Amino acid sequence: MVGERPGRKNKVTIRTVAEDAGVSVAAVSKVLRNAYGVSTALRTNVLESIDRLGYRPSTAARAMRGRTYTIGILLVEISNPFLPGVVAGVQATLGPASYQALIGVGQATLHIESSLIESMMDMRMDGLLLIAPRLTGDLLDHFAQQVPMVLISHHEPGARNFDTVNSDDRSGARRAVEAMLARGHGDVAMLSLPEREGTDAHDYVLRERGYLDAMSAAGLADRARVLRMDVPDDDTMDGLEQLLSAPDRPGAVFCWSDLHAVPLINVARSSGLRVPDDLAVVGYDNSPIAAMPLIDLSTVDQNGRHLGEVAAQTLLTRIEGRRTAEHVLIDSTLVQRSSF
Amino acid sequence: MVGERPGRKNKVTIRTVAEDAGVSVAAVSKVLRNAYGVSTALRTNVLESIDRLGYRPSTAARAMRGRTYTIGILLVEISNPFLPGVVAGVQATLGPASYQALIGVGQATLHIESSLIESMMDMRMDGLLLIAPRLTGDLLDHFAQQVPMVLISHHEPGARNFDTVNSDDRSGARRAVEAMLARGHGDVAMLSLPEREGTDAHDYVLRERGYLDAMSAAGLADRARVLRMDVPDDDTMDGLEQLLSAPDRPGAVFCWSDLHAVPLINVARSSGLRVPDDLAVVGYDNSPIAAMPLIDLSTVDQNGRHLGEVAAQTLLTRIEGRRTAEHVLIDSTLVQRSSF
DNA sequence: ATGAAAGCGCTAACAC
DNA sequence: GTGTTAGCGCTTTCAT
Repeated sequence: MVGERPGRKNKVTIRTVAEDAGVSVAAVSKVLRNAYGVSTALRTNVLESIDRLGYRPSTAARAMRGRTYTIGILLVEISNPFLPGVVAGVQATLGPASYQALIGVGQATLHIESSLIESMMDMRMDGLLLIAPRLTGDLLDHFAQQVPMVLISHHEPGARNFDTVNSDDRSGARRAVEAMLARGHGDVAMLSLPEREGTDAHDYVLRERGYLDAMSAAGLADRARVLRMDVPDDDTMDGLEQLLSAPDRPGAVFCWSDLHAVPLINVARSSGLRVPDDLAVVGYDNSPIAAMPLIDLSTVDQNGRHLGEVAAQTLLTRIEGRRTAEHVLIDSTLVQRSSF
Repeated sequence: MVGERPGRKNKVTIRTVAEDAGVSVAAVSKVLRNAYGVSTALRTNVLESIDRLGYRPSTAARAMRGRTYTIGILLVEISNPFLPGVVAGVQATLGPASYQALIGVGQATLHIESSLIESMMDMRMDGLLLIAPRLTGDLLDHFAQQVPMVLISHHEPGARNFDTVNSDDRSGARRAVEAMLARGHGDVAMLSLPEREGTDAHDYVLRERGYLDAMSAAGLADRARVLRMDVPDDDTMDGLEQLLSAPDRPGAVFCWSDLHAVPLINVARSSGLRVPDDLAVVGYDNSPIAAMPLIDLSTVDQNGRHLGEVAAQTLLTRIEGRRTAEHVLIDSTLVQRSSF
C-alpha cells in the first residue's frame, strides 16, 4: 500500500462489528450504550465481536448524535501550583464513569479563553469545567446556556445557569489571619493583587474579606492594610524589596497566594530579615515549594484534589440533566510550618 | 421552552448560512476551507452571512470527513517544571495556523496514556504531540501508523513513523559536567533515576552518557559514579540524607533534573553543608524554583519554549503530508548561578 | 427483541 | 464558478 496515507484504512466501524456478529447495526449500537432491549445472547455475541475486532466507537461520529463522553477543562495557565491536585481529582472521578478529560490552556488571555470554550463546544464536549476563568458573568452565562458547566475558583453564588465549586476562601483567610493574630502579631498586613474588573468573583477578593473579618473581629480594623502588586517574576522583585525596606514595614504579612509568599520569604531572608522573628508570613495554596525546608512556609491548603472530585461529580449530575444550580464551598486547612 | 435541554437549539449550520447568503452549501464549504474556485463576490457575501449569523463550523461534523484543526498534547504529568514553556511554544505556533491544542494528562501511568491517545484518535485529532511518554517503541509505532505524531523528550533517532524533537541531552550534560570539572571538582557524581525498561529513549539515560563523556574526556572515567533514586517527595528525603552523610560523600553532584537538585540543596543546607563550598550542585531544567535566591541553583535550560515551537512546526508539516521522519536536536544552555 | 432507515453537519466528487 | 449529492459512523425512532 505504498503511497497510501498511513493508517485509517481497514477501519473497523460499527458496521464491521454488525456483520461479524451477524446482527444489525442498531443492535450493536444498543449494546454499546447499554440500551434497553437486547437479549443476553445477542449482547455477549456482539461484545465478542467487538473484542475480536478491536473495535472502538468513533467519538467523532458520536458527537453528531449523542454524547462524546469527553469533558473539557479550561485552565487559566498551566503552572499554577493549585492545579495539579484539582486535575487529578477530576480525572479520578471521571475515569470510573468512563469519561475523558481534555485540557485547554487559556494563557491568562481572555480571547484565548473564549476561543477555547467555543472550540470545546464545537467538538460537542458533554460538559465544561472552568478553573478560575477571567471570563465575566455575561459571557459566562451565554456559554452556560449551551453546555453543562461547572466553575472552580470563581465565586458567583447567584449564578443560575452553572454550578460553582470553591474553596471557602473567606473563612480560610480569616482563620489564617486569626492564627497570626493569636501569635501576637498585631500589625498583620495583607499582600494581594491589583484590583481588576468590577467583579467579586475572584478568590483573592474573598480572601481580602476574610482578612478584614479577622482584623475587625480583633478590633484592629483601623490597622488593616491591603498592599497590592502583581505576581513577581525574576525581574519584578523591586516591589517586595521596597515593601520590606519601608520604614513602616509590617511585622507580619498574610499573602493571597504562595506565588507572593515564597518570593517574599526569599527577599526577606536575602536582606537579612529573620523569618518569622522579623517577618511572619503566611501564604495560600500549599504549593510544593512551600514545603521545602529552606522556605518552610505556613500556608492554607485548599485541598485541590477534593475540589476536583466534587466539581467533576457536580458536572456529571448536571450532564445527567440537573437544572438547578449548585454552589459548593469546600473547607480549607491551615498548614502550620515555621514561617510564623 | 421549559423542559427543553438548554441551548443547542436554533442551531446555525452550514445550511443556515447557505440559505441566508442565497448560495449552495458547497459554496459555503469552499469559502470555509479557502478552496479553489469561488468568486470574490460570493466569498464576501458568504463571509458576511457567517458573521451576521455568528456561524461556527461544527468540529464534530468536520471530524467525519476532513480535518478537525485540533491536535492533542499528551503530558506525562502536569506539574513537571519543563512543561509550561513547551506548551506555550506549541500554542504560539499553532495559533496562527488556526489550530487548537487540547491536552491530556497521563498521570505517569501507561494505561491512562494509551487510553488518552486512543481517545484522541477517536476524536480524529489531526495530529499528536507526545511529551516524554512512557510508551515503548512498539506501541508507539502502532499509533504512529494511524496518526501524525511528534515526540518530545523521547530519543529514538531510528524511528521512521514519527518525528522526535529533543533537547540535546547528551551534550548538554557533558558541557555542564565539564564546567564543574573546570572549576576543580574532580569527584563529580551524578544523581539519576533508577534504571527502567530496556529503553535508551529517556532523557536521563542520555544525560548519564553526557556525564560519562565528560568524565572520560577528563581521564576520570574510573571516578565516575552514577547514584540512582526516585524523585523525592516530602516523605522520601532519606535517600538524599544518607547520600550526604556517607563517608564517601561526593563534593559535587550533577543531577539529571532540578527535581533532584533542589531537594538536594535543601537537605545539604539543612544539615549544615555549605553550597557550593562543601557541595557543588548542578541541575537540569531551569525550573522557577532554581532561580529563587535561597536556592540559586545552576542548571541546564532546555529552552522548552523553542522546543515546543519546533515540535509544533514539525507536526504541522507532517500533517501536511510529509512522510520521512525528522529528528531534531535543540541546544541547551547552562544557566550559571551560585550552586557551583 | 431485533432491524431498517432517516438523519446529525459537514466535505468532496462530480455535474452543470 | 456554482450547485447536487453521496457519504463519514454513529444514534434513534419506528416497524416488524
